[in-house]
Amino acid sequence: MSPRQPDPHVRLQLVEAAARLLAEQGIGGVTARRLAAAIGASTQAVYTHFERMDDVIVEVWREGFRRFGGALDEPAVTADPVADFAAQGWSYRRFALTNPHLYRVMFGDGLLAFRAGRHEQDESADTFLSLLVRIERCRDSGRWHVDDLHTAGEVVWSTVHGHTSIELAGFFASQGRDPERSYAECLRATARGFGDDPALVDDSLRSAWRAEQMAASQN
Amino acid sequence: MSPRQPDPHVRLQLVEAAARLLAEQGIGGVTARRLAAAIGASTQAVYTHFERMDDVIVEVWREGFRRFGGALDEPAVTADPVADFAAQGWSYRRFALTNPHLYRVMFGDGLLAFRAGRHEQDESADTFLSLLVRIERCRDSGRWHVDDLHTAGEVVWSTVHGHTSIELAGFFASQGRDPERSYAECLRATARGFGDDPALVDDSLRSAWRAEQMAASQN
DNA sequence: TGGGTTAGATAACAGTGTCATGTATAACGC
DNA sequence: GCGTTATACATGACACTGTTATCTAACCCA
Repeated sequence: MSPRQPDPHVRLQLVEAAARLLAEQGIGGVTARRLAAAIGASTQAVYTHFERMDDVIVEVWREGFRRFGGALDEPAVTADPVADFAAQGWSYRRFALTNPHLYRVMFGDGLLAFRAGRHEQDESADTFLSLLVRIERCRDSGRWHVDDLHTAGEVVWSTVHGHTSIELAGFFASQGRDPERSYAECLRATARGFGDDPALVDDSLRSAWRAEQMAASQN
Repeated sequence: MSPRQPDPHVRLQLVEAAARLLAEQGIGGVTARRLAAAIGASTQAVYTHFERMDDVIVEVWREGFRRFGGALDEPAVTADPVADFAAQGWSYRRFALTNPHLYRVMFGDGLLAFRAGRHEQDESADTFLSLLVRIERCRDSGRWHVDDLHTAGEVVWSTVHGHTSIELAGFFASQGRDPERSYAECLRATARGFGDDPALVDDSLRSAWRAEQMAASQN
C-alpha cells in the first residue's frame, strides 16, 4: 500500500505540447505519438494522465476558454456602453483570427461540443456571461430595448460566431470580400436591431473601431 | 490503344453510399473500406473514380448544396417580402436540423471549406444568391435600407449560420435554452437592424412562423 | 531498509488513407 | 470475329492513427 504518484509536470508538459501542436499544425497535428515525442516520453504517458486522447484536447479547450474570457473583458469600459459592446465584438474576432485552430476546437464541430461533458459546457457558458454584461449595460443606459437578456446574448453570439467562423473557413477571402466591412455591418445591424438610434450607433462604432485599431497594433 | 472505361454506375453508387454513410454515422463513418463494402467492391475502386478519399466527400458536398439551394427557394413568395425573408430563414434552419452531418460537411471546419478548390467555393456562393434575392425584395419594397446588397447578405448569413451551428453543436440544448425563440429573435433583430418598422416586422414574423409550421408538418 | 503499487516503456492490435502489384476485361484496329 | 493493349478493379502491403496488455523500474510508506 504505497502508490507511486503521477508526475504533474508530465501532465502539464503534455497539455502545453498539445496546445503548441494545435496552434502550429491544427487538430490533425495533435497525435499521441507526437505528443509523447514532444516531451521525450512514450505514448503510454498520455494514457497515464488522461483516459482518452480527446481528454488532452479538452484540457487545451479549457485553457482556451480562460484566455478567451480574458480577451473578451480586455477592452476598456467607457461611458459609451454600445462602443464597449462593439469593442468586445472586435476583440472576439481578433482572438479567433489570432488562434484559428484553437477557436475551431472551442466552437467547431470537430468533437468537443458533443463529447465534452456537461461540466465543460457549463464552463464555456461562463464565457458567455462576458457578453451579457456588456449587453446589460446597453440596456440599462436606455439605448437598447432588450426583452430577455439571455436571449439577446444568444442573438449577439450567433452573429459574431457566425461571421467569425465563416471568415475562418476562408469564404470571404475566396470571394474577394472585405470581412472587416461586413463584420462592422453585423455589429451595426445588431445594435440597431435592439432599437438603438442609428446616428448614435455610428458614433459608437467609430469609437470602437479606433479602440480596436489601438489594441490590434499592440503587437 | 484501347482503354477500358470506368463504370459511371460505380462512381454513382460510391457517392450515394457516401451520402448514406454520412447521414447515418457522420463524417467518421465514411471510410474507404466501408464505402467499398457498401457497393461490393474493393477500396481500389474508390481510387479509380476519385483521386483522394476527400473528393468523394466533395461530391456529396456538391449534391448537398444543390438540395440546400432548393430548400432555400422552397418557401412561397408572397406580397410580404420580410415574411418571405423570415420564411427562408426558417427553411435554412430546418434543412440543417434535418441533415446535421451534411450541414457540418458543407459549412463546418472539418476539411472542405479549405480543401475544396475555388470551383467548389464558387458553387457554394451560388447558393448565397438565394439569400440576396429575398433581401433585395425587402430593400425594393422600401421596408429595408440596404447600403450594399452583398454586405447585407453576409450579415444575414452570419446570423443564421451562427445560430444554426451553435444549435447543431448542442449548446442550447445543454443549457436548457429554447433555440426557436432565439432564432426568431435573430430574424427580428436582423429585420429591425435594416431599419424595418418594428410593428411590421412582428407581423411578418408571425406570417413566416405560420408558413414554417405548415412546411415542417409536411414532414 | 524492505514491500507493494503504480508510472511509464515496449510492443502489439485494429483501424484509417493510400499505393504497388497483378489480373482480367473492355475497347479498338484489322 | 480476333488479337492487342490500355486500364478498371482486386489483392495485399505500408505508414499512420488511437488504444491496450505486458513488463520493469521507480517511488512511497511502514
